[in-house]
Amino acid sequence: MNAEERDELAELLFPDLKHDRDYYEKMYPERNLKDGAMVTRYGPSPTGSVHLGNLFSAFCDMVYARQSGGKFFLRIEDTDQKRAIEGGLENITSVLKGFDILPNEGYSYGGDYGPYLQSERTEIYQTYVKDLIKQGCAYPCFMTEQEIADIREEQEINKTKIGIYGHYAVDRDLSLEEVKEKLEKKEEYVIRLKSPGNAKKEIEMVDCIKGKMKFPEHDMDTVLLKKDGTPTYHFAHVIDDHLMHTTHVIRGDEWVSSIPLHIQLFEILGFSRPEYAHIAPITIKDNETGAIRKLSKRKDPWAGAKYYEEAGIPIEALHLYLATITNTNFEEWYLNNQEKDIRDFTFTFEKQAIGGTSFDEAKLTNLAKTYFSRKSGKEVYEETLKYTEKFDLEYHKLLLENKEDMIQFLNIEKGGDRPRKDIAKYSDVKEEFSYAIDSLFEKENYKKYDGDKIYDVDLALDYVNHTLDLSVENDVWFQSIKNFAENHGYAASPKEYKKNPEIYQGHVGDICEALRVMITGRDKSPDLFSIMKILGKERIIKRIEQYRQYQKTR
RNA sequence: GACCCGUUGGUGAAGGGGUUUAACACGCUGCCCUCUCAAGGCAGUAUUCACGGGUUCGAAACCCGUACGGGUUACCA
Repeated sequence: MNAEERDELAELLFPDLKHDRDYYEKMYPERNLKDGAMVTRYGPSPTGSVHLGNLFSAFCDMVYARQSGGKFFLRIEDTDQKRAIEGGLENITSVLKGFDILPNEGYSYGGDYGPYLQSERTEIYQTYVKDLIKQGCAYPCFMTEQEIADIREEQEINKTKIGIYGHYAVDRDLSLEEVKEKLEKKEEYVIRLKSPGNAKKEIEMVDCIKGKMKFPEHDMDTVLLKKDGTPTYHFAHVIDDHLMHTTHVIRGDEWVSSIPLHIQLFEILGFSRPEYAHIAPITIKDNETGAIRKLSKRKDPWAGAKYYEEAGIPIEALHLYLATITNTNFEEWYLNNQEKDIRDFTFTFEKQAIGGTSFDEAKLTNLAKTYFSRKSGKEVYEETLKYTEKFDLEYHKLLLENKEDMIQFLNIEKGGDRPRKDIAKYSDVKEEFSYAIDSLFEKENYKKYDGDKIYDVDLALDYVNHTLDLSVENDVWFQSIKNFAENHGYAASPKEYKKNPEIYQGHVGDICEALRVMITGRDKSPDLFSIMKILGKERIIKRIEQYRQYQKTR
């Protein structure tokens, strides 16, 4: 086909396009940002629920744009309507909001480079394809699925590269007449790239994370426009990231093998190309098989974004975890700069892992515990309140009714250099502080205590009624309970008891244990005296009496 | 099959020719502190960096093979 014929073909295929390339080039001018500002984008497709990997990728986008004074936008890649799921779109935006990963532009955020829904940009893609046809860089291909499958089979048998290229691209050099004929017969077609590449030649590119990579040149006639006129990911990526002036394409490394195609498309279209940063997937070592695999929503509860919300893992803890897997030196920095914020850290691609990152649940848990340990009782109370409002209304009500007590309980052993680390998620509060709310304690009372010891109720009552003074400091209290122990045939310390176990009935620890079980229904708890102080004598005695009843039932 | 990428303890990893008897963190184990738990303190947890060969006075680091793992090879993204 000569130039005239190609023009005719282009008009024949796309008669109704209102604008030309120049129109769009002018419509989306260069961004006015300072030097070094990065423009990143998160491009999810609304085909399922959001998982950790998506969050990770969006987190990277956000962090790099933010620290460089650039822009991070959200573009919905919904070019495959077949795979779209109900509510997928709303889910993406609400999850991003919920996890505090906030784009400053894009779908549902507005901006000058929209529409940010690829399904609304069809005309734009077609305009560029039309131009490509005029230039002889793309052509309509009428091959049927069956024909393509046959070629594939042949290629498999011959052990040659699979795909439509070279002499397999039979429609590449169709004459205008032949195309017209097929169009008349209403044969369906796609638009393919007429790849100018030669697979014997090598191209080299530098990925921001993976470094230098070499590939054979792309020589496949890849589909640009599907038969329904919508673009494939590849084409949409190149057009959109050019028009939206993305500077850094941060995406999962399942895309690295498409790099030669994408580079070729940028060249053919005459666009300067963005930098690429391919991030490693989050993997996990399978407990059963020991094999390394991608996170699976079915097997790994942490894989789905919903889990964090439902279990009540603080967003900040998740951000810290994402930061530690984003940059390998973040963790150490944070350890030495505990008072600082993630925003104070400068992320670099050089410090990003090249291979897969294995999900480390224990580390996340530790991060979350540390998070809670630094919060005051009041803060924990308020955040837990928010969580329960959504996920445990019954407990939420109880929290509201017992506000003052709860804040005090949550504040035990807080504020010092060595704060407690016993809560990892909001849903732990109910269980960890089961003794804090009277009505809950009465209902649950000693169900959680699984020891078989029988404690001396009268001794406990004697202690509470005649010795216990709740107005003193902790060390004074402890001295007094030691005295009480000695007066009743118990050793004042476990050490002494161990020296001569035969002359004692037990030691202070045993008395404390008895009180602890009667008062809290468990044999482990935060500082006993602090708990008793908050409860007050009356409630303590009530619980001891309750224990007496419980004991009779055993 | 082809093409890419990767492989350092239980985990995340540092380190890119001699300063490494392999940092740091999490986990685990033991001891200490101690009324229990948590926290904290101390110690232990890879004599060796997938394997084989090469380069070198010297290799976890550089080169070549092999194995294993991952990704791609769609009119899915």
